[in-house]
Amino acid sequence: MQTPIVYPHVSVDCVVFGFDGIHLHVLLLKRTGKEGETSFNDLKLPGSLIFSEEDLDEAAQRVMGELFAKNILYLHQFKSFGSPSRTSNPRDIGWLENAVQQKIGRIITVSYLSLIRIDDKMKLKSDNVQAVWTALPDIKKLAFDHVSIIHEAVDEVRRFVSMDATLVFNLLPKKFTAAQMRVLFEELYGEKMDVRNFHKKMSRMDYVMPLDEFEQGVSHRAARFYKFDKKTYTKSHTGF
Amino acid sequence: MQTPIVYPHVSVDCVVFGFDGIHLHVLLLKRTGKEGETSFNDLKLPGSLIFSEEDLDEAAQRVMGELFAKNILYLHQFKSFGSPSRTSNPRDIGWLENAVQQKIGRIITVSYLSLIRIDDKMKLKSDNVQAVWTALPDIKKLAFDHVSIIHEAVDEVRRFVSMDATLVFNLLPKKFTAAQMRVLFEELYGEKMDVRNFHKKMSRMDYVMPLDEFEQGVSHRAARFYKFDKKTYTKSHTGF
DNA sequence: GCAAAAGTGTTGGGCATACACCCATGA
DNA sequence: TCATGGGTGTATGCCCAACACTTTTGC
Repeated sequence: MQTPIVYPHVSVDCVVFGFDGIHLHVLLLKRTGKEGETSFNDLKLPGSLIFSEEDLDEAAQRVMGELFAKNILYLHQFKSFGSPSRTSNPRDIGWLENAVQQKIGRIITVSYLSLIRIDDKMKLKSDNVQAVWTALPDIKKLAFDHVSIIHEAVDEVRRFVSMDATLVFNLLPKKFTAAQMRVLFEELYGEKMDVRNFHKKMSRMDYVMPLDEFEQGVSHRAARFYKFDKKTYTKSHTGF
Repeated sequence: MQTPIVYPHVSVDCVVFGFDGIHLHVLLLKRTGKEGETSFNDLKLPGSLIFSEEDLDEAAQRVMGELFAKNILYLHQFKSFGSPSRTSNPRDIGWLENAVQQKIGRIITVSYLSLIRIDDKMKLKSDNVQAVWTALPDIKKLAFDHVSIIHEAVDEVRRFVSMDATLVFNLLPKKFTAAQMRVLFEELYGEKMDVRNFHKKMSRMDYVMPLDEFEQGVSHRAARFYKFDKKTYTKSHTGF
């Protein structure tokens, strides 16, 4: 072989999606560093270089474990990014070399995506005050090529939800209204949906159980709460 | 960080699918090497370590370019594999170290899949006599974890074809019969399809044009040929 | 003629879309 | 009493699955 082979670093990055009832959000970490004289503040995806004897999935799980107290249910590898130009910004290089105390050349990153419920049980670890939930349209500039990684993650979520709609229940609260669920689908697909048709679709899902609880203190007719019954789902989708 | 960070090698591997009218096939390369005293022959996926200044997609394209004279239309990254145990077989390590004349530790591979038409224009380069088209059920043992890479590639193809059925036209000949197309779908989904319904589905696809040509010299009623009209397809699927 | 594979017609059910409508509540 | 958002009923049309049947061809 004539062309030299490169010895890159390999990292994992996690695109963590959450839903607040109105918009899709991504979990980002604050980053501070120095560029020459001046220091800067910006945002990045949670991630890490991989350790020896660690599988890719394990590395991603470790990154998530550093963020959340509870175990992550849905964590899924979706694409690797390895353009030589992704480490072209000296700000990124400088920050990373300072963080790991190593000379860094090229970095290939294996990206994961996760869908989580933003609630008390999935609270961020207390020492992670630098984490911020950011709504998709508010994401402008990030470290490395993280903006395009997020864009591709959104595409992937869309693809997977259209194949397995039950993935959205990872994002919704334990108890949710029909409108919340509909807004989430509208966010994901980027288009309005017919209210009536959505209700009919929901009532056809026997694993979405209507509850006898209703919203309180709202200035209009109170919406019914529903819950996702996983047992009913697996029963009706495994042949037994 | 307490745990040491690893400096792995990074490669690309390509799972190239072809269809001979009856079964799905994967393109494999013959591999010969020595294990202690004895030498061995087996099969592997086409692949390569990545070069410096080369993007992942470019590396995969290069590997394909070494196999085929014509340019590849559909080449798509689908998953990375990086378990430390994937290089646990000394036969694999020995073969690779001999091939690249380097000490090799851990290898992370970014896998691509390609759907191609097995015809004259997509002929293998003449110097690639070590390439063999292998039917899926005939694939038993391969180098590294290539068997499981192929299994995941098959899943991915299924997923993508179910979202965009026109991908199958990459596998079919320019002119194909309804039966060929149906058998391909049956191979992909692993289940028989109703002949009548399949014809109706085809006739609803305005981008599948019936031709005035028919099979010749067959011992039964000659089947009509069809072709995929990409222009009609893009016209009716881009809003204009 | 016979076997084998190509190709067609018909019907009933499920699901999506669209639109018009009623219900509950706070201002 | 009106505006707002939650939720329902009903009609229409498309796609799909499950059928049995006719056509063409080589032997």
